[in-house]
Amino acid sequence: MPIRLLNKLQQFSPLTENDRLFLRAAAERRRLMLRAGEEVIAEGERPTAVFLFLEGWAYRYKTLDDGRRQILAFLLPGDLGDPDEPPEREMDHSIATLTPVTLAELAREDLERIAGGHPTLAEALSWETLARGAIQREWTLNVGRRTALERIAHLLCELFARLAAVGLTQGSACALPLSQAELADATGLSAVHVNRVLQQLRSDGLVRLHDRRMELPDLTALQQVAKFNPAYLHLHYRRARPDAEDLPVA
Amino acid sequence: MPIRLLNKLQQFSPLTENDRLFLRAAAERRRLMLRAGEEVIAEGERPTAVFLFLEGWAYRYKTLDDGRRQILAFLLPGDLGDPDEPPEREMDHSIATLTPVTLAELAREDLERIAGGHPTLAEALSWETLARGAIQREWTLNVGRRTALERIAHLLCELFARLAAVGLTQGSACALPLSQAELADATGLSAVHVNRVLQQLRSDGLVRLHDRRMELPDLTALQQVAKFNPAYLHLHYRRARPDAEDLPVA
DNA sequence: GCACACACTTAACCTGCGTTAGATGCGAAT
DNA sequence: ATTCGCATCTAACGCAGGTTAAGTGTGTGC
Repeated sequence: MPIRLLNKLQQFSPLTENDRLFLRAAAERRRLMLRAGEEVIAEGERPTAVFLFLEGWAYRYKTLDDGRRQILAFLLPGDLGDPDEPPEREMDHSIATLTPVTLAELAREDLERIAGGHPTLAEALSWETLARGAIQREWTLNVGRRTALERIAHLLCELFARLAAVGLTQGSACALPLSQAELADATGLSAVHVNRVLQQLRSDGLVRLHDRRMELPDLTALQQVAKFNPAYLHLHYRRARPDAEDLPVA
Repeated sequence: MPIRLLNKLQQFSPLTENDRLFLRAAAERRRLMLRAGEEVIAEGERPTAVFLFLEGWAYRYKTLDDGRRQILAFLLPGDLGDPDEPPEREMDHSIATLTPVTLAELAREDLERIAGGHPTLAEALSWETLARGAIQREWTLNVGRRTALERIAHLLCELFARLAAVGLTQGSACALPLSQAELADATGLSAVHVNRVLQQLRSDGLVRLHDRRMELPDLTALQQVAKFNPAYLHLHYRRARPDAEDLPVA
């Protein structure tokens, strides 16, 4: 099974074969296989290991007492759970699966050994952590200030871009194992309104849905509807541009 | 000028006098004083140092092309900017001041020296980073799933709790240097509706506003309205409870 | 003292989205 | 084959919150 996290990390810094082998080995020691609809970890529990998602979709969420639920993030193959959470901290939210999921539990000692002995790997992992924060901020903007149409379009653009980054798109199509109720909880809308918005996106020829998959025939147009700017995903590493004054005079 | 970050950190782990002196010294090398309404750093720029806010209020925000703005977080005395941002990454959002602000620019070498030689300080700082992420998640929930009344009440509860953690409350009162338009941008509402909600909170005796300050005469009642659970702020350190099986038989 | 910019307030009106309630279709379990 | 559960879809209705547009302070600069 491919460690799709490596796909992303290698865009940030070139990893050595040694780095790759170390991460692969760390991800093999403890595997967990879950069915769809299971809890990975619940609010209030203490995480003992760090989750690395290998296959399948999961989501992070919080609920209010009366049942209102907000999905905070989707966890796709190649994503890390909460790498920096110390085990003495209680989770302030829950994680559950949407499809059958395979994940690796990374031991904290292995992560510490990465921090110690694999600097480029460590750097790439911290880049991942920062990208996660940036995505959360974009979601706050999405839910706070975009219209229903923009929100749904934006979410679909994000999912497509993130799946593309780990090689899980097929042409203009990819998996989308979400019910309309789940789309609603991710965008702060009602399920009925999500249905209305999807109808419109479909009739505008921007989205096609069948068989738990989506196709985006005109990604550029969809991104314009969503006001989607992929910069926040920080998927592509750019070293600081050498500024003019740093360059030797040619 | 007090380093209010220390107030928070000491709740997590007991710092040594040496730790405190080191942080204080690091925060004295480069000071910046800004007036109200100035940009601290803009989207697209590269942060060269790490900001430690000493005095005054600032906020993180993103805007859409047509001017819609979402405030993502408020930065209060004792808060850190983005401690883990590497300098080669471009900011995906901006930070600006609400009041006159004093901040320290921490040199990255100093932070590295903390990571190397001050383990409890480093641990406390990483705790801070995690709390920042938790707050961002709570904001996504706030904007996505709470009603207007709950959102405003929740924001006020959070601000009060965070100010209390750094010793900046006076009884049931604290500063609130926010216009209603800014409250609106933080909660995903319109300024007019914020006004309506504030009227209600006032007439219910839950909030009093005058002179850029707020008073919360009945904090418990306000927290109930907000469905506020301070756990997400992770303001109080709790070591893992020794479970029954870990305890020696008495 | 006056002009100006802003913040707050209020009112009238409007609409995007929520709510409720069914109808329809389909896959999984038995 | 039948039932059950769940997802999608539709329609009717309602309301929370947005929009527009004034009017009223109030502090600041000149």
